[in-house]
Amino acid sequence: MHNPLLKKLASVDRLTEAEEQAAMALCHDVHAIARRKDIVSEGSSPDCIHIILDGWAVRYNVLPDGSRRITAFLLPGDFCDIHATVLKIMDHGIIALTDCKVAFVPPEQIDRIAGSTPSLARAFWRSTLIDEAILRRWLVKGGRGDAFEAVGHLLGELYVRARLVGLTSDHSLEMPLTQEEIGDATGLTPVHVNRVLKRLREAGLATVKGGTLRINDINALRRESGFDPNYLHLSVYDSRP
Amino acid sequence: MHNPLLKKLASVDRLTEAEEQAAMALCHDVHAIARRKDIVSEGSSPDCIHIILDGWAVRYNVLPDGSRRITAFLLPGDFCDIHATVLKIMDHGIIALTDCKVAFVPPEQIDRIAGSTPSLARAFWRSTLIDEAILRRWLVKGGRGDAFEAVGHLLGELYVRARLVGLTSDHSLEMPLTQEEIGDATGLTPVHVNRVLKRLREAGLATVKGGTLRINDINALRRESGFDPNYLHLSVYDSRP
DNA sequence: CGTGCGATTGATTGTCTTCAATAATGGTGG
DNA sequence: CCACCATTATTGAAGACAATCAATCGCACG
Repeated sequence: MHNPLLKKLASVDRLTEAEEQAAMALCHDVHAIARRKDIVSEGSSPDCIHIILDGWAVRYNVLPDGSRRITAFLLPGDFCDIHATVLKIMDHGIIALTDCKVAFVPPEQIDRIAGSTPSLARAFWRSTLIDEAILRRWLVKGGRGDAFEAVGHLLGELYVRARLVGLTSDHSLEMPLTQEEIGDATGLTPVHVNRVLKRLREAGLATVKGGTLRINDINALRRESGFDPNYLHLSVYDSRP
Repeated sequence: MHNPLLKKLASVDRLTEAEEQAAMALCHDVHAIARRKDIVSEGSSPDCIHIILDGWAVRYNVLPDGSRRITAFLLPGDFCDIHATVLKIMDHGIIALTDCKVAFVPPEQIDRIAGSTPSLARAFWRSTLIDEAILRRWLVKGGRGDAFEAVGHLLGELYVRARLVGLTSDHSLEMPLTQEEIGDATGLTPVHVNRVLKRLREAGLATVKGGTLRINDINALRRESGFDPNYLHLSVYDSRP
């Protein structure tokens, strides 16, 4: 099972063979999206649902002053815009951080699943609710709390989420984020992100170096940055590689 | 039509008579909840979906240091926990800010609607997606942006949302929030909220006094605090009373 | 071998917090 | 009806954290 969508869904709910087949069938129309290309643009009305199969992307808004706010990181297995069928106009954009492979799924196909494979539909529903829980958690951690916790928490979350889809090995993860992007997600300036990363490194919690995140001590990270992965509603969040 | 759930849904989607009947039927088992009582507690697995029919409530998390973070305001017509059927355990609590009337709806009844009245189900779906959009907007505005905008934006949002369910009159709204609660929602200290409210008052944008919010100049508020109600995905956001 | 982006560090400024004290407000019981 | 209490609002002063401005370094790429 090397399909990240299946891995993601398996982490969220138990699926039957038939459901796995149905999920797999969503990934037929795969497009390559180049780094820094919008997958979905703000203000558009996408005619397809998009699923990341490879690479990293973000949900973002551009503020009036030109700065950018990242509201979600999208990893392989994640839906970009399953809501677009109901809410026609995108109130945010989605952009590829790296070269990506993205499945384009006609909304009718999702509707059909809702009718024919209700428990798969429930897994989709579950996964969007978890996205919402993540959003709430960002609000809780980010909101004026200190930068050290915000960044530590973000790294912990990304590590756990990446592990679900098999992107980690030996306590580390290929993480193609610049400090500016981490800043856009945490509401910090790149300069300050740099200082915080230095502190995290010196505290022996996590090391970001050369596009690789290494979690030196996940338990310490949980303790020091108040990172408790419960909100991800997963059954598996032990400290496996 | 004095049922706030209907007003809310009508603002979100157009409903037929039959759908209105079905929605109305959800509001049979109504309970009174006293101010400061939990409607749903963190960590619990509610066996009913809850809909606010009267009064104000909030979604909140308690942080390790004892402080509280509000992640949503719930007004009449709002679902508290429609997700609870899928995500068993509540990762946050919901508490009544005022004495409330709350409808308790068995999840089966929601499921039945999903089957029998799909377009009503779609209205529910729409409404939860709007909640998610609000969450994203809070993240965007709150994240380290200045306090003046955060508070101004919050007041604007609450005013527009309250207007949808007929809670406003003459540019004002009965808003039973303490400055501490506004602070818990914006990530500010009550002391600073006080100073910001003073600035908003002096700038002639909004006045909070004796449990009443008065929007003196909604257009100025939009301009000065970057409040653009587009993210609420409503067709009606002109400046009616 | 320059060019450009990202990372790193320093110095200064500004906003918000914290601590502290006082004033208004609202509800309660005598 | 008033005194009393708890809660909320308001203001001041000092300190902390992150932003901003600015400069340098490192590295990949053409």
